[in-house]
Formats: sequence, C-alpha cells, structure tokens
Amino acid sequence: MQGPMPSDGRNPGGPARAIPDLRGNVNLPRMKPALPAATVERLPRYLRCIEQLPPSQTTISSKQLALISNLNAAGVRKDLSFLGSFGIRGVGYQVDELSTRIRRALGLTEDRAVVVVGVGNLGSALANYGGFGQRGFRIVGLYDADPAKIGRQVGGIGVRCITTLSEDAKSTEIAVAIIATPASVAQGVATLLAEAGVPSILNFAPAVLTVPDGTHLRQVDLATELQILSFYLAGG
Amino acid sequence: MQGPMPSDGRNPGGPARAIPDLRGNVNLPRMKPALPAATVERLPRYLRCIEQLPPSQTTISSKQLALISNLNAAGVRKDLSFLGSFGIRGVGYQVDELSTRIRRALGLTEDRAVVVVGVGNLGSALANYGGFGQRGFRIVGLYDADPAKIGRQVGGIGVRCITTLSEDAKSTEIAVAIIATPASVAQGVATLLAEAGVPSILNFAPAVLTVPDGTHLRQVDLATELQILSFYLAGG
DNA sequence: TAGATTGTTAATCGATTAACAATC
DNA sequence: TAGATTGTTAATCGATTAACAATC
Repeated sequence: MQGPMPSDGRNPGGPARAIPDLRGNVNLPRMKPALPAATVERLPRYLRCIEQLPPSQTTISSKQLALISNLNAAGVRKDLSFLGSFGIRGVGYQVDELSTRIRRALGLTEDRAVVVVGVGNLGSALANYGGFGQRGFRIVGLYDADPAKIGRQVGGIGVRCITTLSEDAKSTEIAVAIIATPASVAQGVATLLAEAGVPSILNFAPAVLTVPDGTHLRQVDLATELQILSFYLAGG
Repeated sequence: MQGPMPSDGRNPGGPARAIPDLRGNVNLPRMKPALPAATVERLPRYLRCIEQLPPSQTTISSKQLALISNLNAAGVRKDLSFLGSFGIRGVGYQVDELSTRIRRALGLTEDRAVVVVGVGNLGSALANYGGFGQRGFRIVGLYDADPAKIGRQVGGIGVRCITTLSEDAKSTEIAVAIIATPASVAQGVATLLAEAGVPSILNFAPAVLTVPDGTHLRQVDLATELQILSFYLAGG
C-alpha cells in the first residue's frame, strides 16, 4: 500500500546499502544536518528581508535582521547557527554569504518544475505571477478538466487536460503541483498527483486533504486565515 | 512613536479603568477564556472537517475527527476541552453543538466587512471567490491606485481609489483588509490601513510587513510556501 | 453490565529567549 | 584597547500526546 519498494531495507542490486534509523528514516548518502521545522519556516523570511536590503549594505547583524523580520535577535542567531558558524563577531553576517547559505539550506540552488492544476481565477493569477522564475521555480504546465479551457493559453502557457498529467509526469520531473481547483475535486486531484509521483503539493483549495506518506503537503486556506483573524478581532 | 495613546496606563476621562497585565496587555471588560494560539489555528480545520461530514452523521468521536483532520485524538480532545465540557462519554461530540461552539469561539457569529486592496489577478480572484458570504465575511470594497481600474466592476463590486479608503473607513466598520498589491507598495498600504483604523490585515503581497501594535497581521506567501517545500524536496 | 469515549493529568518534547563568555 | 556582536548555554515557556480514571 505504500509504494513498490520492499520495506525490509534490502536493496540487493543497488548502490551503498541504505540503513534506516530508529525513526524509520533511511540514512541517505548525502546527509543534511537536521534543521528544526520552525527554523525551516523562518529561513524564507530572512531571505526575503535581506533581498530588500539596499545593495550598498554588505553586512547585517542579528539585531537588525531581527528588527526587520519582526523576530528575536537570539532566535535569529540560533537559526543561522544551524547553517554553520560564519558570522563575524563585532560585525555581523556577510549579506552575500548569508543569502548563499540560506539558499543552499533550502535547496534553492536547483530549478524546480511546477504545475498548476485548476485554471480558474486563482490558477490564472498564479500562471501570470512573475515571481516564480526569479526564485528557481518554473511553471511547466497548467491543467484543467474543463474542455472549454483546454488548449487556451494562460500567462503564455497552454492549458492541458488533467487526464494527461500522469503521462506528462513520466517525461518531466514535476517537483511541485499547486492545486487551485474547487474544493469538491481537490482530494481526487491530490490522489492523482501522488500516484503520478509528484513529491510535493501546495493546496489552495478550501478542503483538508490527505496524501500518502512520502508526499509533502502544505495547505494555504483563505477562510482559515480569516477565521483566525476573526478570533483575535473578537477580543481573543 | 506607537500611536497617540499615552503609555502610562492612565485614561482619566474614559470608562472603567483598563489595567495592563504583566505582559502589557490591557485587561478588557469582556474577558474570554484564553485559547492557546495553536488551538486557535486548528479550530478552523475542525470546522472545515465537520462541514464535510454527511448530514446524516450527528455525532463524531475525537478519534474520527483526528483521523479526518490528520491530527492526534488526545490533541483534539484537549483543543475541544477549551470550548467547554460538552462531549458525551462513550459517544462523542454532537456535530451541531461542536460546530456552534467552534464558531462562537472564533467569533464567527457576527458578520465581518472585508475590503481587498489591489485588483490585479489575485485581487480579482478574491473578489470572485464565492466562499466569503457563507462564512460570515462580506467583501464591501475593492481598492486600487490605477486610474484605469477605478470605476470598473469586478465580481459585482465597484473598484474605488485607494485614496478614498480612509474616508470610507469612517462610515463603514472594516474588520479585515486583504492586501493583494505588488510587494513594492504593500508596506505603504499596510500603514495607511492601520492609520485608518482597520484592525486586521491579511497580506498576500510577497513582502514582510510591519504594523503598529494592536493591528493584527497575517501573511500568506506563495514563495515562502514553495521554498519550505523545496527544503523537504532536497532531502531535508 | 460491557464497551466506548471523554476530560484531564503528567510526562515528554520542541521552541524561545535572556544571558554571557568568546572574539572580531 | 573599547565596543560590538557572535555562538552557545541553560532557563523557561508552550505544545504535544500517552495513559487512565470517570462515566456515558
């Protein structure tokens, strides 16, 4: 039920034997230092903040980075310490090196192919969003189930039928699929994507999805965000 | 620098004296039982899950709710215990009552007026998104700075000039403003909104914003979400 | 009654942050 | 050297979850 690989840890014909650790994770050849989940979630924010710095600024202290990212200076230093010990005491961090280390830690050094499923208002907005390319993400496909949309060009990309996605995934390595469909079909799409081998899904549809182990899922939900704000509005 | 109120806690002419607690928060007259932030973030998910239940199902156990919301059953019970002790041992929770209690806790019993600032692709998608009304949020205004857009109708709502927002905010009580502008102007818009007295801001622009104390800010960022997925793709 | 499930406790785990020695 | 700032420790805080008595 969990993919075609045998789960006994044996892999006779393959390269260097993979050894599962106590938590069942496989000890991959290229081992990364574990970053705490909370740190991973903050690294993109640091990256965005240092991108907004004037080009003349070559170093930044944890204090200033904390200020502009609305976080705590000790926390900033702790987060950055996971990327190595590269700050200069009495000075701060070299902006260039900081940027490089964050990008490397997040795996932003390679280009990632992205597809968008669902070419309604939101899907079209995503297709027209220019920010992907600069950031190492490239939209390589738009998919929809509506015959009226298939074949159209949106943001310079042709819309293809969702039924062709599995086949397309064999020739193109899709890193991330963005679901921008109605809620009613989102789970079906997620299942299709997981079966097609797409490793990461970003869901914008207003539904709680379930994906098999091994597929990464993140959910962005407008109603959820509004409801959380509502709580704090109500004096919470 | 932090607004016109004196910070010494005195408020001579006002009603019942507000007493700041040790953390500087003001002890408001209508005190709610404090919900942990993590619980607040999960309540919308529970709500969404029970909305997806078949109408024939009148009760749900913490075990089933945990299953469909991808959370832990003990955690579900703990979260719900903050809403009161209303589960039935051996049976579970009445779906109706559960829904009512979550809505009440989140302050979803009153209608909230929402405005969208920035009527590009994303802003238009939001204006056309039907899900607001059902959920107690109502879009009462669209704003843009582009003369070519002002006066147009998008999703049945007229686009007004951003410069009129402060004036409009005096006659209509805006609960939430959604920023869907380019990153370059997002901070300016946030400042304008805060000064106009808008208490909550939901930012979709790819920029890290700063708002005065007392304004609630939540940020939704596509690039951030993709970068976090990238980390886990890279074997993190 | 027997079985199921809640509500709550207590253990554990992870995240945050003040403080400070090390050092630029 | 004096001042500034890092990297790290340790205290604290908050969140998670297994376990179980209470009870439907």
